[in-house]
Amino acid sequence: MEWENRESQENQNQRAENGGNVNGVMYVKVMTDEQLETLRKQIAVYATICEQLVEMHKSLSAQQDLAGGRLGNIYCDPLMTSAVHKITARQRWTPTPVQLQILESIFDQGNGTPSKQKIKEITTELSQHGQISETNVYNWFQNRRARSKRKQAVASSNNGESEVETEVDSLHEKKTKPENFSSQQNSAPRLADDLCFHSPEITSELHFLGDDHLTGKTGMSGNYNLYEHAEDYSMAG
Amino acid sequence: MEWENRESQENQNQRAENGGNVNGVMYVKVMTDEQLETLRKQIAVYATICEQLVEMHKSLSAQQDLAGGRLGNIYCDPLMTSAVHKITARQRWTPTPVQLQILESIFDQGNGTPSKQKIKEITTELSQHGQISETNVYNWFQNRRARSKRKQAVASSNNGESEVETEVDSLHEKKTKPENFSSQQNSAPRLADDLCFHSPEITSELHFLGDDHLTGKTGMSGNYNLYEHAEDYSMAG
DNA sequence: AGAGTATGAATGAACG
DNA sequence: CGTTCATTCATACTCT
Repeated sequence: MEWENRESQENQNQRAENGGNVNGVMYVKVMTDEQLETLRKQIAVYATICEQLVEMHKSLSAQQDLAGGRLGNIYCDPLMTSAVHKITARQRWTPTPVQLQILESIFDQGNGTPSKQKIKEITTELSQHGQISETNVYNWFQNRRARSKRKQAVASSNNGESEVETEVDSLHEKKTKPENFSSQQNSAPRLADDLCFHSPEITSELHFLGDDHLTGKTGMSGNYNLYEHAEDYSMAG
Repeated sequence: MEWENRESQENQNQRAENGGNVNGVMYVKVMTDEQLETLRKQIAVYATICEQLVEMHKSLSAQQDLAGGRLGNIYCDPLMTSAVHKITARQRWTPTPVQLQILESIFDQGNGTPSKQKIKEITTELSQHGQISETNVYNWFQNRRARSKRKQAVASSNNGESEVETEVDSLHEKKTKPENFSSQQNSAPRLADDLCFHSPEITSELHFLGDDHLTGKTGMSGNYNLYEHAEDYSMAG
């Protein structure tokens, strides 16, 4: 199976229980790209976690060996080796040499950020040389600009100094924003932030892992539907 | 599973790097029931495996404890360094899966940009699931709105390049084109109510499994520290 | 074939 | 608010 190559058609997700029949046109159950994407991510998460778990288990097993006991190694389960990669792999646009050529030249003309109209034109033109979308063009210019800027900054601010600080801060000296705003940004307590703030959600994460949404035992999902009512988040979930 | 029967709002489909027009024939990729089933199974497999691994690990931990030979936190030290590096580099808030879930839910209720008061409430609520500030919440809503809007705008404008309309397209409305500026969507398909994770959050997931190196060091769950190396990939430049 | 790099894409934050 | 910038993530590509 290869839904890796997602096409975008507009497919409104309508209930297609028994195969929909609309306007005399039969349609099948489809998933929107977005849905596919979500699924893909979910699987990717599982894949990663499994990988990590396996690693961990291996290490533990090793230790366990020393201790004497040992449990089976289920991680060899062939199930894991299925074509998950195909699903989890997302493909991305790659400009053809010709397209790149054109893009570069446009970029070199110095006409900074192309307007949307411009983007359209460019896209149109480039599509003669391969698949491309406006988004691609837009992103390309964004990235191009950002990176050339960055490169410059790096080049100029390369005064020998302690690395760790410089690489991020000196690059864009103006970036430093004081967190004196009405609300606290999390930049200040970075350290503590990163270290501690997981705890509250560990439980939720565990649900994700342990619950049976996927195995379909309870089929009861939508725990968060609690939030459906706009007014009372106070329920402190 | 339940993503099959979801009467969702209309969610136009975006996200298509390489349009679906080939030789003047628009083709769509749909998921058949068979594919859906396959996917479901795969996820279930992962879920099961994860579950087993976790269980196994628990057992191992227990045994290890009994064996008295807690191998300590040797793996803590090297990690700390990378962790620190990562921490110092972090400047921007990243919603945890739970937070995202909640935010999406609220956003889906369609009550526009929340008022100041509302923001406060939401922030309070979300802060139970991780570090967050009102500014973060505010920005999130702004971005969410802006991006879902832009997406629509782009969708309704199309260049005259690929002119092929398809049955599927005309079935609904002809307003989306194989191109997009944003991949986010406001009308969540709610395909996976409690399983919506984004790639960036994978790290969080992993942390959830093993991040006591940050909090407890020698904590009772020191075994999970094996996950440490998961941080390695976050040292991008 | 695995490590390292270039770069497309996603997204939080800021600007006008 | 809409647009743009900056940063980060994930993947394609390349080099050893």
